Amino acid sequence: MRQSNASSATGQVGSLVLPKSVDALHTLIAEQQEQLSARLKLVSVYLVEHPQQVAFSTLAEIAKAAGVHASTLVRFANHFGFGGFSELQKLYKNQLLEHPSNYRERISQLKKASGNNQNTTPTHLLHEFIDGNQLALSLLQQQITPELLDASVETLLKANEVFICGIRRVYPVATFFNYTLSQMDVRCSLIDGQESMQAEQGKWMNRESALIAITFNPYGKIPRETVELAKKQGSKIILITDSELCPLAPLVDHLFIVREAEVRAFRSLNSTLCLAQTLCVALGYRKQDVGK
Amino acid sequence: MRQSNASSATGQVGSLVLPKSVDALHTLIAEQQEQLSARLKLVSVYLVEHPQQVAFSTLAEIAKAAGVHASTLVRFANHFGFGGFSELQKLYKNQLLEHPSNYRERISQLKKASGNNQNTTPTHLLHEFIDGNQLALSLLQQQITPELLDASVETLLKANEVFICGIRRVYPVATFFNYTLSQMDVRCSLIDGQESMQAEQGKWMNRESALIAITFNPYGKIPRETVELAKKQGSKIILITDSELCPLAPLVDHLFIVREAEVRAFRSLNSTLCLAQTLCVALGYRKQDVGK
DNA sequence: GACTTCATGGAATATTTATTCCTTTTAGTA
DNA sequence: TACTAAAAGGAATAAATATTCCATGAAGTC
Repeated sequence: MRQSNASSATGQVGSLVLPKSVDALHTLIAEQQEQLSARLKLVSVYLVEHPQQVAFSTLAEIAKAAGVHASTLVRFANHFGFGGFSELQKLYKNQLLEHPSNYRERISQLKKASGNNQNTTPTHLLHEFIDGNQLALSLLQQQITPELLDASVETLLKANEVFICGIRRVYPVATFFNYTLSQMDVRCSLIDGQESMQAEQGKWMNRESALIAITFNPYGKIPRETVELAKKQGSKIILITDSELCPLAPLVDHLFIVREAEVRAFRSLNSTLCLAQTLCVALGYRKQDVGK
Repeated sequence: MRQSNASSATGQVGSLVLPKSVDALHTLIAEQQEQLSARLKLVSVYLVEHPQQVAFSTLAEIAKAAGVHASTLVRFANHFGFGGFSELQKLYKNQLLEHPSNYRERISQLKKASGNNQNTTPTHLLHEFIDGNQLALSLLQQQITPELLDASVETLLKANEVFICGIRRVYPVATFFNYTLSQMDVRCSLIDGQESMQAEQGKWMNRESALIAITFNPYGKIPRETVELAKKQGSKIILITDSELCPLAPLVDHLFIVREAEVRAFRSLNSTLCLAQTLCVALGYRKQDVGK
């Protein structure tokens, strides 16, 4: 380091204050993103996405990984007011020192703090939801059988149109299916029972089509009527629900039971969404196979 | 590194095979612990207890931290068969690269692992998605700060109306917010840009209201215009996005960066949804507090 | 199309960092 | 206490690494 003054002769001065934390730096980078040159942009993307590597790699290594020349890194650092790249790198190293990898510790601290909890801080809730959702996902892994998945995907593959019924609490799942299937070139339509139009919306269900119905306790009227209609019209039915006791269960061709995390009486949608994603992507791959 | 042969002239040869992982090294260290000299013992303790630091500090820094002279470190490395300390240090660096505490890295590894994988059975996909989502959730845990959460919840609490903007891929998240906030007795409305009505839909945003915008790369026009409108009209803005580099980031009051799992180029929504859930439920609790 | 300006990569140079060698210190033994 | 052997620290030196400077090339302007 020959000189470590900001606003050096190089001209470009990123800012008047030099960031003293990785977060601050990233914010600054984000702000200036547009004004950066192509290579400098590459650098910024690399820094933001690989902070860990930045912390303990050498200039040359980082340069190579980011796809730029070593001097570009130095210029980048200068641009943001650092005397050299090493100075910038120090930020990343410090972050690792302060924010240690033992985040296990953080969890157990949190758990301790929550023992018998009136603890409803947002952070605490976040951690509870995360824990709950992770657990629910593990459960999903155990409970969904390959046969059921395969068969459902085949049904969707054969259908010339897919109807999706999910309202209220599970409406996000329905919209997820709708968007993702559309992206996969699957003709699909949403039955949301708006203005009690479920019968009209489901009118075109038939032996060639499939219905994906999602309904959780308390099971509502719209999905029930839709499933019954589908049954009557000979459409294949895939039901995603939360219990074998769902009254619609006997009617359907493929039955998914998903146990969602429930934290403080709020049930999540994570596992259902994960299942939905799997069905869509698996269908996408199958379509490719068949297309060939 | 002038010579990198094990069992150099220095005399002491720790072992015949030179350890190729940190774990192997630590085992070896533990075995030989008793036979080490005072200073070398200091070194061993430091290495075992601060593997992270060892990975990215310089010889001199480590020496100082461990309370020994630099050359002692080199001797230590030699003792265990390394040509120099750098060689030993490489083990620690590699460990960080392979086993990163950084979930981002693990996620991209997962991506890589499945990249050329032809195994696209639904079950296999399900497991990939579950793994990816679990990792992403852990990352969420690490990256969302309490301050940000608290501040966002306060903003929502103060707002007399909450607008929600999320379309296409993140539309399920928007509908989730919409439903859940409604359940919490929060007045809210969805800006979905249907028929290019975003300006009309956002017309009533003002200083008393808050906007929750969700947009992921590629950042679309509707969220951008909505955020800009909100800014102009003085509404508070909470942005949920996937990178600091999102061009809207500088405009907003609260910025959430969520790294979603990406499996076979399909990005998930799990973490975003989990965050959404947290915000809603935390807000619910806060409203209760205030109500009292 | 010529000119200017800025960005880029290469190579020389400065700086930092690691390693070796040698001297001093320490501990053990007669 | 004197001697020996091993260990530790210091300083010189070698190696690696970062930084600067400059030539080249690209983009924009008149």
